[in-house]
Amino acid sequence: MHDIRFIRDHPEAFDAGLKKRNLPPLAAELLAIDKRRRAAISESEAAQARRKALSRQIGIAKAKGEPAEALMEEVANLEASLKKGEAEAQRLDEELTRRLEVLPNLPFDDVPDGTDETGNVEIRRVGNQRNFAFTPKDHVVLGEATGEMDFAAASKISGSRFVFLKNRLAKLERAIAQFMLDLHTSEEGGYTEVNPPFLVRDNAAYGVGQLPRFAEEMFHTDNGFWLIPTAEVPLTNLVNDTVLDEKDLPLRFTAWTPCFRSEAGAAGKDTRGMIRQHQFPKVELVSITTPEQSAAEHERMTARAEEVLKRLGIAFRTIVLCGGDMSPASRKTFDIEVWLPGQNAYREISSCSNCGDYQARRMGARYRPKEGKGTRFVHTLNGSGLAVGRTLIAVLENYQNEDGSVTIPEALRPYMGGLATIPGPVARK
RNA sequence: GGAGAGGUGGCCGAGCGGUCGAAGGCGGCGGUUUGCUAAACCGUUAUACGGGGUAAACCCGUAUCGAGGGUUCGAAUCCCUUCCUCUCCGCCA
Repeated sequence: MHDIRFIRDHPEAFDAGLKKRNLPPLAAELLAIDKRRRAAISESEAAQARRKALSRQIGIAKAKGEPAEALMEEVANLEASLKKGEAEAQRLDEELTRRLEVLPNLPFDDVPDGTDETGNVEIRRVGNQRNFAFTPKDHVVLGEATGEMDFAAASKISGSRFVFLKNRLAKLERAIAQFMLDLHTSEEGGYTEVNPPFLVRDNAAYGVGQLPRFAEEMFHTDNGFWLIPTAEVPLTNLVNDTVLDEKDLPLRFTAWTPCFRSEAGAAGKDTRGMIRQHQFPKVELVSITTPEQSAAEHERMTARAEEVLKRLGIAFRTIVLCGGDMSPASRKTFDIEVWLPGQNAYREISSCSNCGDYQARRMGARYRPKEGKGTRFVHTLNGSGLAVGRTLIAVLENYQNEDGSVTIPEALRPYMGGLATIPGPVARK
């Protein structure tokens, strides 16, 4: 949600931000509505002030036992214009909100221009892509060969975009999630572990900007709940409708949850394997900060997500998304892309966004500054730390051996009961 | 699912239809006292929007007592609808 006063004071900056989003300028149009809105408010409030004063006089007159008919008649005469003025002010206010709430957040100046993913800019590469002495298989071949990754069974029960993991792979997925949570909740990580609800109401989905824009991307129950598409929804809403103390900021939350996405509009995209599922586990990171802290917190959060892949010893690159590829709530987004030898490509495994005060305004999440009066909106940030399903894919594909077995990265072995290798199909016979 | 209770300021908690933005307490802030801290005492302390003002301080106005309607000259207070929370019973992981 945008602040109309910001638009009033910086119309050209607002339009420049929209341009980065590949949208036409709107400041002039919005300010015209705002102008009429403010005029209507002034007019309506003046009438209300008159009524209030008269009613007070009526009260005083009646208390004294004096006649008040003349005063009451005067109020009655106000009634029609009063009702009309109030309705007009409300109508214009709602119109403005309706226009503002669907607009995306303004990208920071250092966000690159672009209309789609081709405009994204790589900012670093970490680790070396592994050299294979054989042709690496993708995770589907590896997993199905051992029977521990079963798409056929899942499709019988739930249709496409679901999977059964069994035995070592089921355990490996859990190990990965535990490893991530332990890292993020360590002293160095600084996040507080949270186990949130997976079903949320409209207002929570609205607060982070999922509604009204992305209703078709989420699963909905017939009694009104939304299945969370990411733990960002419950974690960020932890501070909705609250006034925090500056001394308590930043707040850092992490959660391991399933994420549910209808993937409407992704028909035919990544239909093979576990890359894009209706349900996938993810470890999420959310930070609540002051406006001054948010840029540094954004770098920190991204670094914490990268740390997972560093410790797993898997190559990745980090890119900054261009204005046209960022999610609407974000002012700046870093994507971490992991090297997948089975696809011979870097694929998104994390997305870390600084949402500025966009979500805070929608949620009513404020804080009291140490200095000065009043309250200010907090800044909210969220990032994957990491997508667990895709991390599983990355481990399988990067640590595979020629016989189809998979070496377990050192960092995960404590979570696998010390197991060093998931045996391949031949070894099982 | 059945039966009840309740939603008031950062938090807790009062509130006969008329000067209630709302008693009191806690917390916060400022001060007095104090070797320091604590305690005590005094004062102060809501938010949003509109207007004015030096985009400060501040001033004026309006709204806000879960939300939305209604009654009334006037509603935190009465009526209706709705959402939410809690308690007990039943059922259940």
